[in-house]
Amino acid sequence: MPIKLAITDDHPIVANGICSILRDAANVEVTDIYTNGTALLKGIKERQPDVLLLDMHLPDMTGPELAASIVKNYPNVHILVLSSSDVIFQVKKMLKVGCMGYLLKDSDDTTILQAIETVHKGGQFLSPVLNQLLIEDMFRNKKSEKKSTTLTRREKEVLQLIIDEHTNQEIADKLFLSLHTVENHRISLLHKLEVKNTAGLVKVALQTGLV
Amino acid sequence: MPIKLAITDDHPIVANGICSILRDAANVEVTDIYTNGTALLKGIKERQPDVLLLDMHLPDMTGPELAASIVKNYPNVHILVLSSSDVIFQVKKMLKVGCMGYLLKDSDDTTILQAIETVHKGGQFLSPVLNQLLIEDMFRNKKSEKKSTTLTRREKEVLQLIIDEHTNQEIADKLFLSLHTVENHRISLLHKLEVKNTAGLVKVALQTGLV
DNA sequence: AATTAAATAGTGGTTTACCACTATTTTCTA
DNA sequence: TAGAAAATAGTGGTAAACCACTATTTAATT
Repeated sequence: MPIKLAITDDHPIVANGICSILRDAANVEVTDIYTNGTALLKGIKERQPDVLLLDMHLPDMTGPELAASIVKNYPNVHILVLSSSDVIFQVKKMLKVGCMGYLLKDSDDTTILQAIETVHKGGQFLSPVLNQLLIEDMFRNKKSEKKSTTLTRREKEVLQLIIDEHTNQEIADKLFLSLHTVENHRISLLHKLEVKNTAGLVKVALQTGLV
Repeated sequence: MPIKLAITDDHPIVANGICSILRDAANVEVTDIYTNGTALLKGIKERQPDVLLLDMHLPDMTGPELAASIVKNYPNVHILVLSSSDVIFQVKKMLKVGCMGYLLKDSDDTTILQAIETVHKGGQFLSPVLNQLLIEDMFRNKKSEKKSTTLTRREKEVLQLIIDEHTNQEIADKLFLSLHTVENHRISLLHKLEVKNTAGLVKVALQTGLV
């Protein structure tokens, strides 16, 4: 029997595209299409697909949160992440929470089909470019194997306010903190996200949808 | 005879999605699919479509540049911009260079078809949310009607290096400029993009695909 | 109950960004 | 070819970011 595939993407165009690509594939059947995280969590209670093709950027929740929740509650559903971002930080994050594959949106038809089949069989699949990027990343960070790239509640709050163009002093006032505390959070962010300055913080945050 | 439509998008999934949506539409025929700006400029020399569905983010050139070039050289090709960004700055920019419509990627099938038909007939089409946003924007900026939001060559170079996390001094060294000159460009950027600091520069640049 | 991570606040300092000006030369374009 | 826009460089200054530390209190987790 064919692989039951659910698609979650807020762009109907993308969902349609995948459907049309898979129309000719006899071994894959698209059983559900969701356009946001809430709908997905609701629908998956009733009907669990074999493979979930999950868009990274949804309007209502972040990719890692959603993926973690599904991996935990429905371990039989294999998640294949669909994203247009090749930011390695994000790729690692999704794999860490238990996703079985990470597919870039510029993939062609056969790659997509192959990825779905591989993930369904319990294998792992990465878009070819990502393999190389991940390896390079490992060489760069031999040491930092255990380093947690998860931001704390406060760090996320501070990061959001930085993106909103506030100064440390303004952030301190808003959150009722000392200027020093905000500075500390800011420097933690620089270290955790491995960037050099504010520009890097904003870039990574926006590219990875951290906030 | 049907409307000849060319699609330019670096994601095959999206291009496929549009094709599948239009498969049932008798009055539209997809004649060409391009995955980057260079290919588009090459192909359009030979075959000019009635409507060009143009993705905002292409790997090799920016949306405004590409659109401006096509409007100038092929005035009969009506451009319908396809973007996932509702940043009003960007919408205005594309309309200003002569695009006939701006369609968000979360549009449904009928909206897409309607947009193509409208643009083909010489009309203008905006995704519904954008109408409201544009009106709000006009009220906010009654004054700044004439303000040019076009970045100069040097400003773009500096902005790119800022995004790459370089300091003003590093940028000066790279471009063989005085530190003062770089500072001036940076402040011009702050004014032109109407942001308060580096965070704002990076945010706007990434969200609008300026660089 | 003990350990760990997170959040808080501080000292003391350097570097960088930001701002308002003026001014010359170069390049574009009407 | 005159005028405008862009690119260049400067003065002089303030505000903010960045950095390496130490240290206490408050959650969270085993």
